[in-house]
Amino acid sequence: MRPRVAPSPDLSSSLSACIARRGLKSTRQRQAILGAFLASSGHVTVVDLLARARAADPGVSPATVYRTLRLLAECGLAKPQRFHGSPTMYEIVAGREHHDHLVCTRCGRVVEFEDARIERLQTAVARARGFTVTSHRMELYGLCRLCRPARPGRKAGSAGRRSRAKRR
Amino acid sequence: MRPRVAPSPDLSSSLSACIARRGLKSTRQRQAILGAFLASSGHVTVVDLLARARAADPGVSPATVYRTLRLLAECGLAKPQRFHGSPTMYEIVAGREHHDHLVCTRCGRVVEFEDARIERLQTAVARARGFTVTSHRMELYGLCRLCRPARPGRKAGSAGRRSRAKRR
DNA sequence: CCGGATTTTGAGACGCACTCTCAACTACGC
DNA sequence: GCGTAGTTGAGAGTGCGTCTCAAAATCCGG
Repeated sequence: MRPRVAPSPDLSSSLSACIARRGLKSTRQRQAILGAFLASSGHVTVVDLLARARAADPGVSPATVYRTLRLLAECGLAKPQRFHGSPTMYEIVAGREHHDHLVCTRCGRVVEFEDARIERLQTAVARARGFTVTSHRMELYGLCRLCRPARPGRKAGSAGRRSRAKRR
Repeated sequence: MRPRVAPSPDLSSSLSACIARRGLKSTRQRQAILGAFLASSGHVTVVDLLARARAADPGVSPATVYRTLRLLAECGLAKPQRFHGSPTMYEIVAGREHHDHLVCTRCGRVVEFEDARIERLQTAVARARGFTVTSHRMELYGLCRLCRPARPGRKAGSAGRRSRAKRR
């Protein structure tokens, strides 16, 4: 529907804009956290992000990461995702379309997908039940290509088994 | 696919069976909690269930409700559902088919649905991405018939606005 | 019906993820 | 530079759930 906007290089200005609009201030910590967030693969936990932000600025506290992430969410730059059995992950939102997730239950890999047919069916099903849908969540859990136990003595590609939720 | 089995009146025997099989014991508290659970509408929180169980047996502690719910889940009688923004709800599983949920963001009502077309598409989409799906979760959030703000001066049916997550 | 091994229970400590409180600090307009 | 208002870090607090442990209940053989 909407034209796909490429993940632009100046998302930080979106934050600046949002910060300015709300009379907030730009700080060292917020810069570090935003930088770390945007440099991530798209799905980070608070713990991940704290480590990354501290690489840029050692004086960043967990509380500030939580606060900044909430701020990013309010500015429409980040979106919290609570996947089954792992702490909340935040994904980069700006300029990206709605999508759902495939989650590998073994290595923790997250793959995004979007399927208009499913969305249409969801709306139709809801309407048939008298509901007006405002949002939804859909997560498919299973094994990704590399983790699938095809051969007993698996040697799943070059990457091997990745430690879950730690990939970058 | 499978013939739909009506919520049978002897689910408690399933628990007894599971308890016996595992060398566990049948206690007053477990009876009370199971009874309260089966008498529920199908989606209860721990708090709800504790209150209901205490009606039958005042000496039931929260810890035991948690433990028994876990036991029920292991026996395949209950299934935890974590909906957005509310504590974990447990639903009755035995003899019921897989389904997904419609959740009213206003009154907390939960409606179940099942749609084979969506399921098929999910599998197909996953396969196209190299995933073998083992489970999924899909929740559609929105307003139910009674909560939909059709007319500004809503008088949404006979029930009016229900307190969330308290309906039975 | 009893005794005793074993499970279960309740109460509270604990764990985790996250938010709040508050004094010290910092950004930013003037 | 100055002052004010927003921000920070540390730690306390909260919500939800699990764990610990001593006391209690179950249930088995006899």
